[in-house]
Amino acid sequence: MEDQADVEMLGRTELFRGAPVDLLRDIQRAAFRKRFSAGDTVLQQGDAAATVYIVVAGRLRATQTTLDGQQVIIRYLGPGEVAGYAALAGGETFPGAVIAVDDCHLIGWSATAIQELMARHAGIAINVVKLLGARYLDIQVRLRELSTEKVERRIAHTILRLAQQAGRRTVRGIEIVFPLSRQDLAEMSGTTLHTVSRTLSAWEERGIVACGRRRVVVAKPPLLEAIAEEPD
Amino acid sequence: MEDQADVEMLGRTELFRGAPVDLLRDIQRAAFRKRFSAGDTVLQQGDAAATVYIVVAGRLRATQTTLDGQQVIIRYLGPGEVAGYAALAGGETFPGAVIAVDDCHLIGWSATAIQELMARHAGIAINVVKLLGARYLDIQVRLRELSTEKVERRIAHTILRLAQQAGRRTVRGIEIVFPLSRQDLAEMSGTTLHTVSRTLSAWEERGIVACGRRRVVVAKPPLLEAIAEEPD
DNA sequence: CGGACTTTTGAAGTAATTCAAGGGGAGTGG
DNA sequence: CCACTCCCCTTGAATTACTTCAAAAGTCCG
Repeated sequence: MEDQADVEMLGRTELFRGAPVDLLRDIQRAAFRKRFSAGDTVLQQGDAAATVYIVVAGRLRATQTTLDGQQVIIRYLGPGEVAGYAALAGGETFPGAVIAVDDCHLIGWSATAIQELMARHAGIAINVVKLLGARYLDIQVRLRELSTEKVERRIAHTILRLAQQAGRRTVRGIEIVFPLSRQDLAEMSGTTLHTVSRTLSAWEERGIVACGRRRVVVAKPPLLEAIAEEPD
Repeated sequence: MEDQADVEMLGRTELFRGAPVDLLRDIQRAAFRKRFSAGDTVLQQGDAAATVYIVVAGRLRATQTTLDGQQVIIRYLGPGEVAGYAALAGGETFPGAVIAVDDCHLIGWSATAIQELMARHAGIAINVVKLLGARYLDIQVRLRELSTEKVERRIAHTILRLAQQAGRRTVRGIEIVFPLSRQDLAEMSGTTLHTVSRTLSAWEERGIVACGRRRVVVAKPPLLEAIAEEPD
């Protein structure tokens, strides 16, 4: 019966949405479960792209690191989302790493299993197309922001995006549900932790956000949106 | 017989690679041809995502423009490449514009026709997955460069990438085959035309590149690569 | 040959990084 | 339970890479 719950969960993911139940059962049987603790590496940059995961619970961070150790956060992944696109798209190796931010529970498949699945069921391949299309859209927007906006606006956009995809309504405002350091925000916004810290302090003074150690709460979303949209 | 040539051409594109000949013929029959002159808008940002094109000849530029008129160049598209991903991925509207840089010859399909094709032939859907995966990889790398590198390196990377995908070997070096202004390079590198101009002038002095009005030739690729890789 | 566009170059200004130092919380181990 | 240590965060001051402002010189095209 836990399997039954799994099947239902799979049917709601972006990857397997719309698949008939008996197919979902086959998919579920071909999968393996895996748990990771906060800080563990789920996929290593440069490793052979041999596995695809779906997040069941917890939060992952997809990063890319340069030769000289500088890191960029590509995105955070929450429940229902897919880690390891390279394995879907037939890439040789993973272009970035995926790290567990929380304790995580994942379900995984081999790249070959998923690719066979796509070849046999166009519907699943189309789900992958949609999912990649959505990611591409996202990242295109971030590229534009990074190119054209000043730091404060970029940080505002970054936080608003995170609040959107991983925000919980509380009495104090919208809280981002996973631990998020100034350094993390810097690596998403293309700046330094110092600038993020200064910016958040200024916002805190204006009551727009409330922050703690690796915690961010957006107290006044409209004001933050205003900052995100105001011209440079 | 022109149709026959078309069918062969289609079989070599990233979108229809591997499709059987009779399917290619059907695809070809469902297509329409269209020509654009340099400067024409092929797809308008915000319009309904109702068309997909393949470039037969010429060069396109995919851009994204902000409310306040600032523009970013997402990528250039050459023969065999696909314009209008949004229509493939089931997006509502085009997130950016596509402009003809040259005089262009395109082949197009309606979004519904292509989506039906993907649903009926998993192989084509998988081609789309690969193509989007490759784009995603590309843009991820650019995001990282934009976040972590200084302007000179970014410009170097931009030019090297263009030389790679649209370079022609000549006695003077690798020439980028389409007209490319300082402004264009700025919009790809996340800087201003002034900085690009200064940087190219400096490189020209060292014999690394040779430039003209909307022309760029990489005279010494190894030196440019060295600049692209040197730490900040 | 006029006019529009592209490019160059200098000078001034500034946003953000880098450098530097210290403070504070959370967890660990005695 | 307290002290110790490791992170994480903050804040000032100095520096700089890049933009912005401004003006002029080329270059192409009709």
